[in-house]
Amino acid sequence: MVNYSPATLDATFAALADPTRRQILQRLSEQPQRVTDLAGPFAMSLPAVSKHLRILEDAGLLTRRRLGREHHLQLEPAPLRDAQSWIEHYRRFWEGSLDALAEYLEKPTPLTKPKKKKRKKT
Amino acid sequence: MVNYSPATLDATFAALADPTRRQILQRLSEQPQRVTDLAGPFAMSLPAVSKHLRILEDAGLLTRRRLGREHHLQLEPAPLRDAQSWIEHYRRFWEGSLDALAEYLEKPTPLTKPKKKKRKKT
DNA sequence: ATAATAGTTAACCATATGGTTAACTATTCG
DNA sequence: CGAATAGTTAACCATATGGTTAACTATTAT
Repeated sequence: MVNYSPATLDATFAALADPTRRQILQRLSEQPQRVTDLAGPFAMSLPAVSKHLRILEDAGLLTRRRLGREHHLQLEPAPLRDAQSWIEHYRRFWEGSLDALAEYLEKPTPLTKPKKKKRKKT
Repeated sequence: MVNYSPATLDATFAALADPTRRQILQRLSEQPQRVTDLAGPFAMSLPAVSKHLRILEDAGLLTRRRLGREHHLQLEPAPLRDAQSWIEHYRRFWEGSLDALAEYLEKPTPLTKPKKKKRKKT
Protein backbone atom coordinates (compact mmCIF):
# COMPACT_ATOMS: atom_id res chain seq x y z
CA MET A 1 0.00 0.00 0.00
CA VAL A 2 1.26 3.41 -0.88
CA ASN A 3 1.32 5.92 1.91
CA TYR A 4 1.88 9.34 0.27
CA SER A 5 3.18 11.36 3.19
CA PRO A 6 1.48 14.74 2.79
CA ALA A 7 4.49 16.74 3.92
CA THR A 8 6.74 14.99 1.43
CA LEU A 9 4.31 15.51 -1.42
CA ASP A 10 3.92 19.16 -0.40
CA ALA A 11 7.66 19.68 -0.63
CA THR A 12 8.03 17.75 -3.86
CA PHE A 13 5.20 19.45 -5.73
CA ALA A 14 6.17 22.87 -4.38
CA ALA A 15 9.72 22.29 -5.56
CA LEU A 16 8.45 21.36 -9.01
CA ALA A 17 6.19 24.41 -9.20
CA ASP A 18 9.05 26.73 -10.12
CA PRO A 19 10.38 26.82 -13.70
CA THR A 20 13.93 27.57 -12.59
CA ARG A 21 13.94 24.53 -10.36
CA ARG A 22 12.50 22.32 -13.08
CA GLN A 23 15.26 23.50 -15.40
CA ILE A 24 17.85 22.72 -12.76
CA LEU A 25 16.52 19.20 -12.40
CA GLN A 26 16.43 18.88 -16.16
CA ARG A 27 20.05 19.93 -16.48
CA LEU A 28 21.09 17.68 -13.64
CA SER A 29 19.41 14.78 -15.36
CA GLU A 30 22.02 15.05 -18.08
CA GLN A 31 24.98 15.18 -15.75
CA PRO A 32 25.86 16.05 -12.14
CA GLN A 33 27.04 19.62 -11.91
CA ARG A 34 28.47 22.21 -9.58
CA VAL A 35 26.55 25.20 -8.28
CA THR A 36 28.32 27.66 -10.55
CA ASP A 37 27.76 25.48 -13.60
CA LEU A 38 24.07 25.35 -12.85
CA ALA A 39 23.85 29.08 -12.19
CA GLY A 40 25.55 29.98 -15.46
CA PRO A 41 22.58 30.05 -17.86
CA PHE A 42 20.22 31.75 -15.44
CA ALA A 43 19.68 35.51 -15.37
CA MET A 44 19.82 35.62 -11.61
CA SER A 45 22.40 35.88 -8.88
CA LEU A 46 24.30 32.97 -7.40
CA PRO A 47 22.57 33.26 -4.02
CA ALA A 48 19.22 32.96 -5.78
CA VAL A 49 20.31 29.71 -7.40
CA SER A 50 21.77 28.59 -4.10
CA LYS A 51 18.35 29.05 -2.52
CA HIS A 52 16.66 27.02 -5.23
CA LEU A 53 19.17 24.25 -4.71
CA ARG A 54 18.45 24.28 -0.99
CA ILE A 55 14.75 23.88 -1.67
CA LEU A 56 15.38 20.98 -4.03
CA GLU A 57 17.73 19.45 -1.49
CA ASP A 58 15.23 19.84 1.36
CA ALA A 59 12.62 18.21 -0.84
CA GLY A 60 15.01 15.29 -1.27
CA LEU A 61 15.20 15.80 -5.01
CA LEU A 62 18.96 16.17 -5.02
CA THR A 63 21.89 15.39 -2.80
CA ARG A 64 25.05 17.41 -2.34
CA ARG A 65 28.60 16.09 -2.16
CA ARG A 66 31.33 18.47 -1.18
CA LEU A 67 34.57 18.01 -3.09
CA GLY A 68 36.97 20.60 -1.78
CA ARG A 69 35.30 23.94 -2.24
CA GLU A 70 32.98 22.62 -4.91
CA HIS A 71 29.52 21.31 -4.22
CA HIS A 72 28.46 18.60 -6.63
CA LEU A 73 24.74 18.17 -7.02
CA GLN A 74 23.30 14.80 -7.83
CA LEU A 75 19.74 13.87 -8.60
CA GLU A 76 17.63 11.81 -6.26
CA PRO A 77 14.68 10.26 -8.10
CA ALA A 78 12.81 8.80 -5.10
CA PRO A 79 10.49 11.73 -4.31
CA LEU A 80 9.65 12.02 -7.99
CA ARG A 81 8.52 8.46 -8.02
CA ASP A 82 6.16 9.19 -5.13
CA ALA A 83 4.79 12.28 -6.80
CA GLN A 84 4.27 10.49 -10.07
CA SER A 85 2.72 7.61 -8.22
CA TRP A 86 0.29 9.93 -6.43
CA ILE A 87 -0.84 11.42 -9.72
CA GLU A 88 -1.04 8.03 -11.36
CA HIS A 89 -3.09 6.62 -8.52
CA TYR A 90 -5.73 9.32 -8.55
CA ARG A 91 -5.71 9.86 -12.25
CA ARG A 92 -7.16 6.39 -12.55
CA PHE A 93 -10.15 7.46 -10.46
CA TRP A 94 -10.21 10.64 -12.47
CA GLU A 95 -10.63 9.05 -15.80
CA GLY A 96 -13.10 6.69 -14.14
CA SER A 97 -14.88 9.65 -12.64
CA LEU A 98 -15.96 10.70 -16.10
CA ASP A 99 -18.15 7.61 -16.16
CA ALA A 100 -19.30 8.42 -12.66
CA LEU A 101 -20.23 11.86 -13.94
CA ALA A 102 -22.25 10.42 -16.80
CA GLU A 103 -24.13 8.19 -14.37
CA TYR A 104 -24.61 11.10 -12.02
CA LEU A 105 -26.05 13.28 -14.77
CA GLU A 106 -28.57 10.64 -15.75
CA LYS A 107 -29.93 9.87 -12.32
CA PRO A 108 -32.87 11.98 -11.05
CA THR A 109 -30.17 14.04 -9.29
CA PRO A 110 -30.91 13.74 -5.57
CA LEU A 111 -28.41 16.49 -5.10
CA THR A 112 -30.04 18.36 -2.30
CA LYS A 113 -28.31 16.35 0.40
CA PRO A 114 -25.72 13.94 -1.01
CA LYS A 115 -23.97 13.67 2.36
CA LYS A 116 -24.36 9.89 2.65
CA LYS A 117 -21.59 8.97 0.20
CA LYS A 118 -18.71 9.20 2.68
CA ARG A 119 -17.88 5.52 2.84
CA LYS A 120 -14.27 5.61 1.70
CA LYS A 121 -11.11 7.25 3.00
CA THR A 122 -11.47 10.95 3.65
CA MET B 1 6.88 16.03 -29.22
CA VAL B 2 5.76 17.17 -25.82
CA ASN B 3 5.97 20.85 -25.16
CA TYR B 4 5.37 21.30 -21.41
CA SER B 5 4.24 24.88 -21.18
CA PRO B 6 6.09 26.23 -18.14
CA ALA B 7 3.20 28.40 -16.95
CA THR B 8 0.80 25.47 -17.06
CA LEU B 9 3.17 23.21 -15.19
CA ASP B 10 3.76 25.97 -12.65
CA ALA B 11 0.05 26.22 -11.97
CA THR B 12 -0.50 22.48 -11.90
CA PHE B 13 2.36 21.67 -9.55
CA ALA B 14 1.59 24.64 -7.33
CA ALA B 15 -2.02 23.51 -7.10
CA LEU B 16 -0.87 20.04 -6.11
CA ALA B 17 1.52 21.37 -3.48
CA ASP B 18 -1.26 21.95 -0.95
CA PRO B 19 -2.68 19.02 1.04
CA THR B 20 -6.16 20.53 1.20
CA ARG B 21 -6.26 20.82 -2.56
CA ARG B 22 -4.99 17.29 -3.05
CA GLN B 23 -7.75 16.06 -0.75
CA ILE B 24 -10.30 18.02 -2.74
CA LEU B 25 -9.13 16.41 -5.95
CA GLN B 26 -9.15 13.04 -4.25
CA ARG B 27 -12.73 13.50 -3.07
CA LEU B 28 -13.79 14.77 -6.47
CA SER B 29 -12.30 11.72 -8.07
CA GLU B 30 -14.96 9.67 -6.33
CA GLN B 31 -17.85 11.85 -7.37
CA PRO B 32 -18.58 15.41 -8.52
CA GLN B 33 -19.58 17.54 -5.57
CA ARG B 34 -20.85 20.95 -4.57
CA VAL B 35 -18.75 23.53 -2.76
CA THR B 36 -20.46 22.98 0.58
CA ASP B 37 -20.09 19.21 0.31
CA LEU B 38 -16.39 19.62 -0.29
CA ALA B 39 -15.97 22.14 2.52
CA GLY B 40 -17.72 19.90 5.06
CA PRO B 41 -14.80 17.77 6.30
CA PHE B 42 -12.31 20.61 6.41
CA ALA B 43 -11.60 22.61 9.55
CA MET B 44 -11.62 25.86 7.67
CA SER B 45 -14.10 28.46 6.52
CA LEU B 46 -16.11 28.26 3.32
CA PRO B 47 -14.28 31.21 1.74
CA ALA B 48 -11.00 29.40 2.33
CA VAL B 49 -12.28 26.37 0.45
CA SER B 50 -13.70 28.65 -2.21
CA LYS B 51 -10.22 30.06 -2.75
CA HIS B 52 -8.71 26.61 -3.07
CA LEU B 53 -11.33 25.73 -5.64
CA ARG B 54 -10.52 28.85 -7.60
CA ILE B 55 -6.85 27.90 -7.67
CA LEU B 56 -7.69 24.40 -8.88
CA GLU B 57 -10.04 25.86 -11.46
CA ASP B 58 -7.44 28.36 -12.70
CA ALA B 59 -4.97 25.51 -12.99
CA GLY B 60 -7.51 23.73 -15.19
CA LEU B 61 -7.77 20.82 -12.77
CA LEU B 62 -11.50 21.17 -12.36
CA THR B 63 -14.42 22.81 -14.09
CA ARG B 64 -17.46 24.41 -12.54
CA ARG B 65 -21.06 24.03 -13.68
CA ARG B 66 -23.65 26.26 -12.10
CA LEU B 67 -26.95 24.54 -11.41
CA GLY B 68 -29.19 27.11 -9.82
CA ARG B 69 -27.41 28.41 -6.77
CA GLU B 70 -25.21 25.33 -6.55
CA HIS B 71 -21.79 25.07 -8.12
CA HIS B 72 -20.92 21.55 -9.19
CA LEU B 73 -17.25 20.82 -9.45
CA GLN B 74 -15.98 18.29 -11.91
CA LEU B 75 -12.49 16.96 -12.39
CA GLU B 76 -10.41 17.77 -15.45
CA PRO B 77 -7.59 15.25 -15.88
CA ALA B 78 -5.74 16.95 -18.75
CA PRO B 79 -3.26 19.05 -16.72
CA LEU B 80 -2.51 16.05 -14.56
CA ARG B 81 -1.55 14.08 -17.60
CA ASP B 82 0.91 16.80 -18.57
CA ALA B 83 2.38 16.95 -15.08
CA GLN B 84 2.74 13.22 -14.90
CA SER B 85 4.21 13.20 -18.35
CA TRP B 86 6.78 15.82 -17.38
CA ILE B 87 7.90 13.77 -14.42
CA GLU B 88 7.90 10.58 -16.44
CA HIS B 89 9.97 12.16 -19.19
CA TYR B 90 12.72 13.42 -16.94
CA ARG B 91 12.63 10.58 -14.52
CA ARG B 92 13.88 8.42 -17.34
CA PHE B 93 16.97 10.63 -17.64
CA TRP B 94 17.17 10.59 -13.89
CA GLU B 95 17.41 6.90 -13.48
CA GLY B 96 19.77 6.92 -16.45
CA SER B 97 21.76 9.68 -14.82
CA LEU B 98 22.86 7.29 -12.12
CA ASP B 99 24.90 5.54 -14.79
CA ALA B 100 26.13 8.90 -15.98
CA LEU B 101 27.22 9.56 -12.42
CA ALA B 102 29.15 6.34 -12.25
CA GLU B 103 30.96 7.18 -15.46
CA TYR B 104 31.59 10.68 -14.24
CA LEU B 105 33.12 9.47 -11.01
CA GLU B 106 35.51 7.16 -12.81
CA LYS B 107 36.90 9.64 -15.29
CA PRO B 108 39.93 11.72 -14.23
CA THR B 109 37.31 14.35 -13.35
CA PRO B 110 38.03 17.35 -15.60
CA LEU B 111 35.62 19.21 -13.38
CA THR B 112 37.27 22.56 -13.38
CA LYS B 113 35.40 23.74 -16.48
CA PRO B 114 32.77 21.29 -17.71
CA LYS B 115 30.95 24.00 -19.64
CA LYS B 116 31.07 22.22 -23.00
CA LYS B 117 28.19 19.83 -22.37
CA LYS B 118 25.40 22.20 -23.41
CA ARG B 119 24.39 20.51 -26.66
CA LYS B 120 20.81 19.77 -25.81
CA LYS B 121 17.78 21.88 -24.99
CA THR B 122 18.37 24.29 -22.16
C1' DA C 1 50.90 35.26 2.88
C1' DT C 2 47.88 37.08 -0.40
C1' DA C 3 44.60 36.73 -3.82
C1' DA C 4 41.21 34.37 -6.33
C1' DT C 5 37.43 31.05 -6.51
C1' DA C 6 33.21 28.45 -4.78
C1' DG C 7 29.61 28.88 -2.28
C1' DT C 8 26.65 30.15 1.79
C1' DT C 9 24.46 33.30 5.08
C1' DA C 10 22.36 37.66 6.46
C1' DA C 11 19.44 41.46 5.86
C1' DC C 12 16.23 43.36 3.17
C1' DC C 13 12.27 44.03 -0.23
C1' DA C 14 8.06 43.09 -3.03
C1' DT C 15 4.68 40.02 -3.95
C1' DA C 16 2.15 35.59 -3.25
C1' DT C 17 -0.24 32.32 -0.24
C1' DG C 18 -3.46 30.65 3.08
C1' DG C 19 -6.29 31.83 6.37
C1' DT C 20 -9.85 34.93 8.83
C1' DT C 21 -14.50 37.77 9.31
C1' DA C 22 -17.93 40.73 7.27
C1' DA C 23 -20.59 41.99 3.54
C1' DC C 24 -22.49 40.94 -0.63
C1' DT C 25 -25.18 38.39 -4.79
C1' DA C 26 -28.12 34.93 -6.36
C1' DT C 27 -31.33 31.39 -5.88
C1' DT C 28 -34.86 28.70 -3.49
C1' DC C 29 -38.33 27.92 0.08
C1' DG C 30 -42.56 29.07 2.82
C1' DC D 1 -43.06 39.17 -0.07
C1' DG D 2 -39.33 37.72 3.49
C1' DA D 3 -36.14 34.25 5.15
C1' DA D 4 -32.94 30.71 4.39
C1' DT D 5 -29.31 28.61 1.54
C1' DA D 6 -25.17 28.48 -1.68
C1' DG D 7 -21.46 30.66 -2.71
C1' DT D 8 -18.35 34.68 -3.86
C1' DT D 9 -15.94 39.02 -2.99
C1' DA D 10 -13.58 42.39 -0.08
C1' DA D 11 -10.53 43.75 3.39
C1' DC D 12 -7.31 42.32 6.31
C1' DC D 13 -3.42 39.60 8.59
C1' DA D 14 0.67 36.53 9.17
C1' DT D 15 3.90 33.98 6.96
C1' DA D 16 6.22 32.14 2.76
C1' DT D 17 8.56 32.86 -1.67
C1' DG D 18 11.80 34.62 -4.92
C1' DG D 19 14.73 37.91 -5.73
C1' DT D 20 18.51 41.46 -4.48
C1' DT D 21 23.29 43.15 -2.47
C1' DA D 22 26.80 42.81 1.05
C1' DA D 23 29.44 40.20 4.01
C1' DC D 24 31.17 36.02 5.29
C1' DT D 25 33.65 31.01 5.27
C1' DA D 26 36.36 27.71 3.07
C1' DT D 27 39.35 26.07 -0.29
C1' DT D 28 42.78 26.54 -3.96
C1' DA D 29 46.34 28.95 -6.54
C1' DT D 30 50.40 32.20 -6.97
